[in-house]
Amino acid sequence: MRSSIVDVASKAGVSIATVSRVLNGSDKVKAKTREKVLAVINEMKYAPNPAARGLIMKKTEAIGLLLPDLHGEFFSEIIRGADEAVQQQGYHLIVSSSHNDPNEIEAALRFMRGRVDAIVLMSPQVNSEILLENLPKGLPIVLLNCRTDNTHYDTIVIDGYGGAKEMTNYLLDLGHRRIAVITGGENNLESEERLRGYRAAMTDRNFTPARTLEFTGNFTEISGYEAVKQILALKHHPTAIFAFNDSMAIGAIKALREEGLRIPSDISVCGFDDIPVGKYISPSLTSVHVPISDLGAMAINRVFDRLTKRTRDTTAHVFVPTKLCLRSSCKKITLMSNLEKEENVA
Amino acid sequence: MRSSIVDVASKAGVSIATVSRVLNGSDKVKAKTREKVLAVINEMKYAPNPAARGLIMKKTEAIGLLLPDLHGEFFSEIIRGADEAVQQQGYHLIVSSSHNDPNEIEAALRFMRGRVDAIVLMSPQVNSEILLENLPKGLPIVLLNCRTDNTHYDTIVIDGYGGAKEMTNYLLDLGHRRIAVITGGENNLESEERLRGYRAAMTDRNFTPARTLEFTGNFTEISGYEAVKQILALKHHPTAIFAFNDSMAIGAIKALREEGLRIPSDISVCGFDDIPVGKYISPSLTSVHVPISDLGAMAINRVFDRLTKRTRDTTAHVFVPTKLCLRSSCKKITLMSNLEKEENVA
DNA sequence: GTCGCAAATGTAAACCTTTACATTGCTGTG
DNA sequence: CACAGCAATGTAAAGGTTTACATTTGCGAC
Repeated sequence: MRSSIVDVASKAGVSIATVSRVLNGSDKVKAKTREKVLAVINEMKYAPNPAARGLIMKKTEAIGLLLPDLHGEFFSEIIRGADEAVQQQGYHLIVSSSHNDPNEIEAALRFMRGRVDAIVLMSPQVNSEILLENLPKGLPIVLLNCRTDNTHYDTIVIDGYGGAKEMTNYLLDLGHRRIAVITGGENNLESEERLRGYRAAMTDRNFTPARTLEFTGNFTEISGYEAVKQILALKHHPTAIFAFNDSMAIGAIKALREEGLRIPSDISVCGFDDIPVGKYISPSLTSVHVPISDLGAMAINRVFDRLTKRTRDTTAHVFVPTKLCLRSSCKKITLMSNLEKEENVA
Repeated sequence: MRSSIVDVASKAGVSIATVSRVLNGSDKVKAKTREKVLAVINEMKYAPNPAARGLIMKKTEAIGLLLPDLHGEFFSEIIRGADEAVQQQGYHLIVSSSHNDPNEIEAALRFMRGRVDAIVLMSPQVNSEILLENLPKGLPIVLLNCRTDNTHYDTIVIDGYGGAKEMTNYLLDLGHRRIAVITGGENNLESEERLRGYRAAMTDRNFTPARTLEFTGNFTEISGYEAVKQILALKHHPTAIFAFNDSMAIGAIKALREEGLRIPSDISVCGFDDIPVGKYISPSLTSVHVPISDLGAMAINRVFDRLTKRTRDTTAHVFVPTKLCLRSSCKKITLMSNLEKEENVA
């Protein structure tokens, strides 16, 4: 049996109210009384029961973080950024992964309801109706990269469109014309935005983005690896592969190497997200930089804004810019292969 | 105001006991009553208050996972393995990082007390007295790679000694004699064990492990990077660097490249842990394989063992074997440099 | 010495569930 | 028809806090 506040009270010869007061920033308790109570608390190693406290206070000091997946450094960085921000406020993190499954999302959300003071939800793949339906009411919620038609919740969205467009333009500037992309799958907001950016860049420069050069992945290394196997089955290889995240780019590089292709001399590869390890792989990975851990921290801090200044009812919609991060996995291609390319596209 | 069980009861025209019974696997409730209650519950989107439930049931359906850090793929894999295992049981994870700071550990532990049904704690750096003192009593606890003199808790420990010894022997077999190590810092169990293994392998083969070849890191990439800067300041460079985890090995490789050294032709590098990305960096990283995500899952499953079969009072102490994972970052060195080396050591 | 007032402390209700025990209502048997 | 017995449901206590309100204490002023 854990000791309760009554045990402390009786042992200290005071009432439970006094103990409670000592515990909570203490209203006005005589210094001597406080000392005595504190001594007993330490002696008994008493700690208030969070369930009882939560029951009456309606406050848990925990924030829920629901991510689509836990594979790879992207999510690990999100968690790290969020944990740091949360710890700064003496709060804690309840982490869950949904595998993009509406049922799991619902289960996690139900679990969190009443256990957390707010929720940060990242779910690029589930459509907004399902989401909105399951979102607990009366709880601050920050949507991270969610498909969000309505403006009822705070949102943080990465500029996938702009980032992908910029990257595509960079590749075009290097002379690439046959640029294959590896997407993150259907109905995935992040993937769709990046695809939109890629296509827009192509179209803006009067190239027709070929559907045959768009390959479907799912943001995992293995899917990048497998996409390359398909890409290499093409009669005319692309000169560049733009994977819609770094994990797939890393998988792609492995597959390309296995086929004896050198990067970037034989083929250029680039990714998206700029996960920390991208600097260390060889060749170092050209990518679209996203401030990943900041994203986690931003979401948490937004949550705290809500939690403290409750007056502020206006939802905030943050659009996070990206920036090209040029390293050594992409190369300017020769005029000859360039021409060969134009020919293919035409 | 969230609706409570009373609202449901009155709306359904039954007592709260009946609602509760319907909610919890239902004892014996007439089918018709159950239906009606269920209908109301759905209509009102009622969900029981976890705090109230936790208060009376003393059960939270959450497991605490306290890690020393959240940087890098090692911990991300631990979390992933743990989350998968936990989700299989309908439980959830409360994750926290301690930064190896006793105060933060204490705070996290205090926070978890009453909020979780069990705790998985990884803390290779904090000594056992402090730990033992702060560990909540009456809660199943699994210690992961903790310095653990006593046998009162379940423990899971990686065979750092054996793994490091094996790796060192491998390097010796390749002809290396001047082998520098980058450790994980003082008082870190993992680091100490690996250092012990390294030294033992050297001594067993009648080489004296030189203290001047032991460099102190802290398991982060940057510390591996910085250690190499020191290593290269040595008059006689080592022919191999054994970093005590992969992150430091990755940092070391970056530093070596910056100094114009080729790996493995100029110098061999190896790590420990075999994090997933090791396969993808170049050269692919020779490492000591640790089943990282399994470790997380094992810990959680051990916790559930405890939670279900309470009878079983014997603590389990699992020793996780490692296995050498040879890739391409280490190379056999020539007889000449080999001889040159022996000379240096002598 | 008494009174008043403020400071310090105590009492009890409220938070929302689960569940042991009490009660109701019904079925079937003698 | 009465009643035993059981199934279904209801009542109320318990769990550990916080806090509004009530009470006590102590002190200064008259």
